[in-house]
Amino acid sequence: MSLSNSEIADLFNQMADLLQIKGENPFKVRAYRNAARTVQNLGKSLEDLHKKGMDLTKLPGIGADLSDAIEEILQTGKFSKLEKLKKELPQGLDKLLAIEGLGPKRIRQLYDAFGITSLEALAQKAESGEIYTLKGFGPKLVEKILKGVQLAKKAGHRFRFDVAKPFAEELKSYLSGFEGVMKVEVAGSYRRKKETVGDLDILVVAKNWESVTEWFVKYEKIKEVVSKGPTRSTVILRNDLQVDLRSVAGESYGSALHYFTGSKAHNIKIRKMAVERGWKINEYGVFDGKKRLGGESEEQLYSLMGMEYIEPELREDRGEVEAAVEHRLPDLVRLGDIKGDLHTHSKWSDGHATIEQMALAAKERGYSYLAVTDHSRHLTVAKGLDEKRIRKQWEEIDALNERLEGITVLKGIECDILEDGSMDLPDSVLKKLDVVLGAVHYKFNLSKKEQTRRVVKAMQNRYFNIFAHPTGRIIGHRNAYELDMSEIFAACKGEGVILEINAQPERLDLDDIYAKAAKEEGIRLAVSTDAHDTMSLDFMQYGLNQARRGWLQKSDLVNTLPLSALKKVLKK
DNA sequence: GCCGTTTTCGGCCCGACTGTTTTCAGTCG
Repeated sequence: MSLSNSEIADLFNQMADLLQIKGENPFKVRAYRNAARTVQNLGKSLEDLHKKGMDLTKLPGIGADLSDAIEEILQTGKFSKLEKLKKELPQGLDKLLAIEGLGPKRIRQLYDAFGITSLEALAQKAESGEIYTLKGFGPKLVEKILKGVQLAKKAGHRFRFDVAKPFAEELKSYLSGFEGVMKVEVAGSYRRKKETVGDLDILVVAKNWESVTEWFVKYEKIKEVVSKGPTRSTVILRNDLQVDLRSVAGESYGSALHYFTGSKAHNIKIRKMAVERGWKINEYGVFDGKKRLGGESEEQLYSLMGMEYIEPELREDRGEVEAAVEHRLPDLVRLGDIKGDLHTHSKWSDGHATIEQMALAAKERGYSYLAVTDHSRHLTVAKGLDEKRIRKQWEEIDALNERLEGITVLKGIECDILEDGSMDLPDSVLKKLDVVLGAVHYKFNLSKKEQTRRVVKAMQNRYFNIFAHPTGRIIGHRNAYELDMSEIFAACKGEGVILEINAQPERLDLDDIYAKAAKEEGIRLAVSTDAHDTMSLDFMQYGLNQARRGWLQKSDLVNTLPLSALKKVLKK
């Protein structure tokens, strides 16, 4: 039985949901959630670790019981404790947990009184008014529940980072332009640069909070003002993105920013450390009893805790706290470190700009090289290049390189990996290229074994340089195809293959977790935009967000190298 | 259910808000 880390994490989360509804010890619930997070963030297949005989209790939040549970799940594909609980409790209750305003207690109440186990039944009892007979259910709560049911029926309410970004930027400048506003920052997962964000949390330091609130709720893209209070206001934008505005005193700005930036797991870890010293950290500051030790800035907060400043992208409790204490945090890669883009398209295939336009746009961005990597022949819908056309393209590139100054165009290809693992163009062509990307563009539904064998075989081609958009997922639309990532990593190491972080905001794969794992294996990566026009070269920043979340430094990426060094890496 | 140079048992981050109640439970971030 083969289960991925995500599937195992999912079982633990289901367990936590049901335990919660059952009214079990909340710390037990938390233990399952913590374990789920550990598994999800592992970056290495739990199955592999187990096969190699690793003691799973060494993993944070996994003790004897959960280690046994993992073993059972890996061997049988089943988690008996969960199965048992599922029999005890009716199906469907966990769906109700997703509704805002409904927690375990109220769900239990609804079930005991009316036997409610579904969104439909819930809506019906709410609309008929019967629900008011329950203690604690008043008109406001019922209205909230009905709204929640509507929302729960719509799928997926997280927003891609690039979708949220213009709203975040616009709101920030809208607010900072208002009189009396001293500081504005968008915190939350947006500040941590997660690939998707649930809502926007905006912090404001202002002399005149009340008039700032009034100004905020007048922002033109607001659909609904949910609440307006003395320290917090919540609105929903027309695209259903929720925005919270919170007022903070200047002296608490750092601790508030830290608190609202999260992640929750990171915060808990820091607060625990404070408790161990007999201190307390909350959103107002750092305290020793009643004595205030600080809180004006995040730098000060971390310094009080005896550690280095931790960049928001790292705050996921994936080892950054320990690293900060031991002064071994990575010096994260920055846009200024990037010397070129290794995955771009031109009009020769499905791009919208000429090679020259792309090259000049790359030069404008301060790059010294740009690889043109149009599609290969198999991808006919994208006018993929065959041998004849690619040779013609080389003539154009040679001529351009004669003419252009300050930028070098590299000859590349985004070559299809065919179903049998062979490359879409012959070696006689591949060997003349500066950069060969390999990519999977069809037959996404092969079994894990077949898909892995296909890619590994392609990587064994001696001209294969970079594995492009390695997992093929499209955020919110398409899952990753099945690949055994530890085998892929092993092949990369063996064959000197570079892994791409594709900077298209709906791709962003490798993701942060695998990027970190690849780095730890000593595999090199490239952040590339896959740009199909000149403007999309600016997607680089999205890719770098993901790279930074994956702990990558300048030295982990190949497209931070000067051209001569890069060429050496690419010639295997 | 996890975890431990204060503990193998007794803790487990911390506070605000909402709606309901009449002093606070439940939920949320």
